[in-house]
Amino acid sequence: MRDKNRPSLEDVAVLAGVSTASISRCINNPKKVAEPTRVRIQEAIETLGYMPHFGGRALARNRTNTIGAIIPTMDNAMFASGLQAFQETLSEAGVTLLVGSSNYDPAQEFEQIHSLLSQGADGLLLIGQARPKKTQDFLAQHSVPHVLAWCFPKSTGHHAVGFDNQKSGRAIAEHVISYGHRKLGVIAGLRDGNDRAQDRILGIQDAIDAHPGVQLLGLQECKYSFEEAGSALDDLLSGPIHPTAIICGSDVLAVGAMLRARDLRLQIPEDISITGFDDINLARVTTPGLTTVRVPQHDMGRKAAHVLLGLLDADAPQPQSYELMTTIIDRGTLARV
Amino acid sequence: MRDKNRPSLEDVAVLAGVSTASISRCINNPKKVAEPTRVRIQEAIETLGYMPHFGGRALARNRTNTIGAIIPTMDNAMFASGLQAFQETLSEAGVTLLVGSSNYDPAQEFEQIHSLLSQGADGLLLIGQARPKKTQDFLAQHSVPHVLAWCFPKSTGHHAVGFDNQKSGRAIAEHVISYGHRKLGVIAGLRDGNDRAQDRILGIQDAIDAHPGVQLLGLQECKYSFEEAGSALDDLLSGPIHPTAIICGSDVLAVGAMLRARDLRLQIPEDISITGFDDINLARVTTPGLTTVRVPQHDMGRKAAHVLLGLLDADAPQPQSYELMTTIIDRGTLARV
DNA sequence: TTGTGGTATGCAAGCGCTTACATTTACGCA
DNA sequence: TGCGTAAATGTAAGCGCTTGCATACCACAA
Repeated sequence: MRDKNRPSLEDVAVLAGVSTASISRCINNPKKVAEPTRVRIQEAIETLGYMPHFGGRALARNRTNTIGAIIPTMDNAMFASGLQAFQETLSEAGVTLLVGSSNYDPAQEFEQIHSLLSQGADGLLLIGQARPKKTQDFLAQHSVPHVLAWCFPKSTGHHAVGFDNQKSGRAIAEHVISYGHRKLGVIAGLRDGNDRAQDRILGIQDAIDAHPGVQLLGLQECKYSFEEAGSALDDLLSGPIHPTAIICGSDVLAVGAMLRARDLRLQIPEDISITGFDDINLARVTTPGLTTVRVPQHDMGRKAAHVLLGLLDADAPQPQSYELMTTIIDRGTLARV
Repeated sequence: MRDKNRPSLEDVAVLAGVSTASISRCINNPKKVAEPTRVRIQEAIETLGYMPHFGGRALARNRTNTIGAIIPTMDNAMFASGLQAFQETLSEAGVTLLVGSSNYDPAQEFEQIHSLLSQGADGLLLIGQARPKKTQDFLAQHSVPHVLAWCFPKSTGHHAVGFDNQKSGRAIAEHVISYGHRKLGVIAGLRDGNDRAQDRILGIQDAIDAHPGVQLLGLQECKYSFEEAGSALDDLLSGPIHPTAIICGSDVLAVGAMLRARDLRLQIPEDISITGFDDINLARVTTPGLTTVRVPQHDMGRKAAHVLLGLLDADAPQPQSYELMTTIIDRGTLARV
């Protein structure tokens, strides 16, 4: 059973001629060890190539120094870059990141939560606020420290670092309307199990309701892929009246729609306006550049890490939630009518 | 010390009226437990909301069921999507992913290796083949099971799942030359500590050397950002003779160059041809679409996971390395001259 | 009845580390 | 010289789980 090659504290202790307790102290709290012994211990550690055994440590401390993040997918640059910032910040604090992905499926998310927790994650980063009761209960029952990102729930009881999707959805819609558009189309992500998509739509609806004369000609939900967004555009254009602007629930959808529009020989924004949401790299690259909503992804990742770390550090000032602001980036896909 | 709320095996054992051993067996090897007891145990587990303690388990088994991946950055869709596939595959096998990022810095990579290993990673996914002796030695000394991705080293001694960067670099250069280009420029990633960037350049050089009359007018190295690539393009265009084609070491660089070219009112590909490398989403979105080298990112991630899992499974057939093939995707940024 | 072999369960010894507490040592001061 | 105090170190008891081995039980055959 015992890995023959792996030196243990015991081995180091023998080599250095001290007790295992001193070694442990030397590693975790060097000040408590006298200078000369510390040096001796250091040498012993080096020559043996000793590395603390994770299991032993986790067992004794009841802490793993590990934090889990469960995101829909890293295939979307949106989440990948938030995660990158999150990871960097954790790393600076000596905490390791565990990653799980849910593929936008609440059931998979639950599984991953379970999985990461049983891998000893001390805390969790979760995306969005809406989740099945089962999941909520589970988190509560095990009193899992966690923070929500990519959202900013009105209700309390959760720590969150994110933005108000509904407000932002409304903002971009108002923006489009302010450009004179009256006939709108919407391409959104699948609402089911995705509160961000849902809230953005609600926000868009709010804006439309607030402006008599503005009408929603069609609302398509689809997966976050170029192809599906393209088909969604086809559907929106299949009616008798064409929308003059398509508000999309994410940049990926918007770009998919743009690609399709180009195939259809529609000029953007002359023939049709399109807006995105997220402001990932893609949005800078299209011709014309995509008018979209900037979400401070890096900032969100970094702050979320700080809040989570604070949550785990008993004697840190209890961290709050942060609401981050989104801004509209005007590039070239929104025309005045 | 003992977390009062967390039920232990002991607690479950008492409730179910059996020994801890049976519970353990029931969890890890249900067949070894009689039906009625199993049911009783299951109920006890449910009512207590029991979850095995990770530390205890890791200690007893000397195994964490955890695999670490250290990539340069998730900010590049290239790595993010490979990682996504990697994670999904691990997850199917019940293994959890630990993530570290090196930011293309060998020193940071070493740190992360150390860190993930001391977090108990059973194995490691690493990007590329070249690393400092210190790192190599460390991996050897601790006999860390690991696989290399995004490369395919000629030398044996490592498991690898990837492709030959030099060969692929040569291929795209040959392709450009076959289109009639004789005056080339190159924008590459920083070679230092990045063997992929290095090898791609070597390949390009190979192609140039093989074709008398073809000349390399300039080679710029820069970070993988739009801005830096833009400046690199400026530099390449500052000489007396302009290259007719710019071969870029990644799609991000290529897109950066395209963006800059557009600012300079250069038509692509009429005034200048540009090629990329990786085939990430960006490449599909530019106008015209980017001619690039497709790297099978998902496939690579998936296969790497399989190899690594095989490496850890004592009685699995010893896995080999896989060389994956890259293909050139012709879109619209390469003109015939 | 006894013996045999198989199956289900319990017992208890670790796995490697941390840490409360006990012990030793060194030193200053009356 | 002896005593008190603080700093350095050692002792040993867990932390929660797995697993080799021992035990108990049962069905069946001789």
